[in-house]
Amino acid sequence: MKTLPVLCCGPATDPLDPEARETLAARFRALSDPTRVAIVNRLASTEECCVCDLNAAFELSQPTISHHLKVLRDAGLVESSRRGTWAYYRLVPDAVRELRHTLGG
Amino acid sequence: MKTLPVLCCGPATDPLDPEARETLAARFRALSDPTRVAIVNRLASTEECCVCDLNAAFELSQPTISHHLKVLRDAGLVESSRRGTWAYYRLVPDAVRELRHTLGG
DNA sequence: ATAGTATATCGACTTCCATCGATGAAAGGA
DNA sequence: TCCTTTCATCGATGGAAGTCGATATACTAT
Repeated sequence: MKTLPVLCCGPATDPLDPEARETLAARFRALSDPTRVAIVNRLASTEECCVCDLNAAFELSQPTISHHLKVLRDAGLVESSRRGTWAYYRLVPDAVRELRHTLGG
Repeated sequence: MKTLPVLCCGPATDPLDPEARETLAARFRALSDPTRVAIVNRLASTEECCVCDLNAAFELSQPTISHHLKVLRDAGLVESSRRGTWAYYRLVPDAVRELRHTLGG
């Protein structure tokens, strides 16, 4: 006599649809680098920040910082605006909140 | 007459030390893959889950699922224990909470 | 012992990513 | 106009990561 096809785990309520998985993973990937974590941390404490300051704050080349900012921009975690010669970056609060919620907020 | 060496940004309070940057980035990197996001989401809703169920839930080979579980284990986000033939995985609440806190919880 | 099932590890391949120097684009000052 | 400063993009390179088949390990059952 066969036993039932056992469910070894719980019922697995409301799974994430494939699109949500991709979006969330892309945002977490944007945070998967120490420099980008530090940039986001800095933006979280300062409301707004110009690129020239970030260039000075990290011992990396200017193109590398620019690259990291583009990754964060493409992920929707930060946004930028130019005022004169300078570019200012700030967090996108809704995007950060969504990540926090995914982690059980 | 020279202007002051302008601080274009805020005071940048309490920056993250290099070690914290690395740890946080490593944990976010563990979440930077759609499959691993889905695994964590599943574990969040089911308390405990055996590998055989995860193998069935995703259209990936068994070694690939095992690889993803190792990545999550190495990052400290999940832990496992064997009971008989099966291995059971569950979240590590403290690790998840730390990530949430980093995002402004 | 032998066979079968459940996970983990290994080796190889391909794709992706962090980094930098060189260059481009836009704005301001002399 | 020409030069300088600020930032973005391009091209190249070395290294990391996702995937799978093959194999190893551990446990159960007969």
